[in-house]
Parts: sequence; structure tokens; C-alpha cells
Amino acid sequence: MGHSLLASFQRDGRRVTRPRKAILAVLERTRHPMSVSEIHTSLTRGKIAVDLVTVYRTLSVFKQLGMVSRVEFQEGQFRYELCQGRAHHHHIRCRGCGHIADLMLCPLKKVLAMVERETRFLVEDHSLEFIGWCPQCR
Amino acid sequence: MGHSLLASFQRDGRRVTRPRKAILAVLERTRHPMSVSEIHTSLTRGKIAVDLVTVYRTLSVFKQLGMVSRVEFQEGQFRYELCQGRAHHHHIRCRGCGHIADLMLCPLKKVLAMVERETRFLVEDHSLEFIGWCPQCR
DNA sequence: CTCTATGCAAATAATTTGCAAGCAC
DNA sequence: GTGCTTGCAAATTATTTGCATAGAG
Repeated sequence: MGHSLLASFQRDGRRVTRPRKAILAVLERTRHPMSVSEIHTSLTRGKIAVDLVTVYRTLSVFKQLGMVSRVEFQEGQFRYELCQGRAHHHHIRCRGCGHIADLMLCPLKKVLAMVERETRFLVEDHSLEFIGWCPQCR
Repeated sequence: MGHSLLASFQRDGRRVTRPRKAILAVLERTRHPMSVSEIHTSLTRGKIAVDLVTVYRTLSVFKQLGMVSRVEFQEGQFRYELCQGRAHHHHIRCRGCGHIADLMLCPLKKVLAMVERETRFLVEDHSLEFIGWCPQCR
């Protein structure tokens, strides 16, 4: 095994399989949120045959277990990145080259209580993404 | 004409047509961001025959002219709402019933400069949506 | 009359579902 | 061996594109 994430995975009654290990490996070696097709392409390039549908299903399971978080940038598709102990954070994506950078902060901590008070909703989640131009493209 | 939005529309060399008037009317009488299919269904219910593709194309034009803004709530689809003089704002959507409420604030004004400084990106846009449970569903 | 906008068909793209066979444990 | 997983085919859903015709100005 040798992998803490897969260990907790197994504890959950799930099975550790070749596709799951491979998808996890791709996510681990990439430091930005990846789309499903990017992950699949990466696997294919690495001569690892995993069906696209399996990538979808695996990410769905990873998400249920809280192993990955899902983000979107008004692209019409979702992206996934490993949580693995990283603090809650947000991103900025370049309109030009598509490069995604992390923001090491979440400026919303203080806002949540205000939102709940104003709307009477119980806030469960939020999405915050920035779009702009990176140093190379601006 | 009798419609300031369509007036500015016409000034742009665009044509004022039955489908465009109808779609605008739907957006005006609805106070939350609508999906394309919701708009189309609303037209159909009102006995107004407009092709779904026309709804897509019309919203695309409205967006280019800055008449509508596009938002998404991790649903796998986009929603549109009229800007018409309304201040920039964000939303919260209920996991239970799908109800969307406006937030009358954007807590990010002060954050933008910090994001630009931290990332060296030029920030052009941002999306911020909350997801939770409304008073009825919580 | 000219040129944009629309409807209809069809293509793309993202994601989901059904089911028999494969494989982790 | 048992039941969760996978691959493959096919269905769904969201969105876009091509093209001939309709209609706004």
C-alpha cells in the first residue's frame, strides 16, 4: 500500500485498484486543479489504460470521501484537486494560457456569518474563483 | 420601442425581434438567475415559440453587450440574470429546493488588490457563489 | 432590398447509466 | 467465492455550428 490516502480509502470498505492508484498518482504529481479529460489524457500518455468513465467514477468516489475538491472557472466543466491536508483555498485562472495559481487565503471567513444572518440560509459551501491575466499573458 | 435595454441594443446595430423581446421579458419578470432551459420552458408555457438555440444565441449577445451576467453554482450549467443598473453582487443557492437569493454585497473589493499583489495576475473577473440550506429546507 | 436573426438538423462536449466480465480481498 | 469495480456501449444533458429562410430596418 504505502499510501495514506489509499489506506483511509480501504478503511472505508473500498477497494484499492490499479485505476484508482493511477488517478491518484496523476493528481499527486500535478499541482493545479485538473479536468477529467486532462487526467485521462495524462494516463493515456503514461501508457496507463483507464477508461474515461472510470476516471469520472473514481473522482466521484474521491470527492465523496473528501479526498478531492471540485472547482470550476466558468469553463463549462469541473476540475479536481487533491485536498490532502491542504488548507481550504481558492484559485485564479488566466484567460490567456489557462494557467491556474493558488491563492493561499480564503477571504470569506468573516463573511460567512454575515451571509447567514442576511439570508437566513445555513451556509454549507462556497465557490470563489478569480479570472484574469497571468504575468506572461497580461 | 418603449424599452431602454432594447434601445441601447438597437443603437449597437442589432435588431429588435420577437424572440429577443420575449426572452428579455422573461428575465425581467424573474428575479433570480435562470438557466437556459428554464427560460425556454417559461417561453413555451407562455405560448411563445422560440427555439432553444435562439435562447442560447440571444443570451450570448446579451452577455456581450453587458446586459446580463452569467453565474454558475456547481450545477454543470450556466445561469443568467439581468444587470440593468443593479450593483455587482453574488448569490446563495439552496441545496434542497434550488431557491436562489441575492446577496446585496460583494465582500471582495478589498481583496482584489491583495490577490493581484500576491499572484501578479491582472484580475479581470471573479465568481463567488454560496451553497447552503434555505430557511424552509434547513 | 440588404443583412442580421431564426428555426431546424446535426454535431460537439461533458457527464451519466446499464450490464456483463474482471479482480480485490 | 463474493461483491465492489471496470470497460464498453449507449443514453443524457448542455452547448455549438451549418445553412437555408424569415424578417427588421
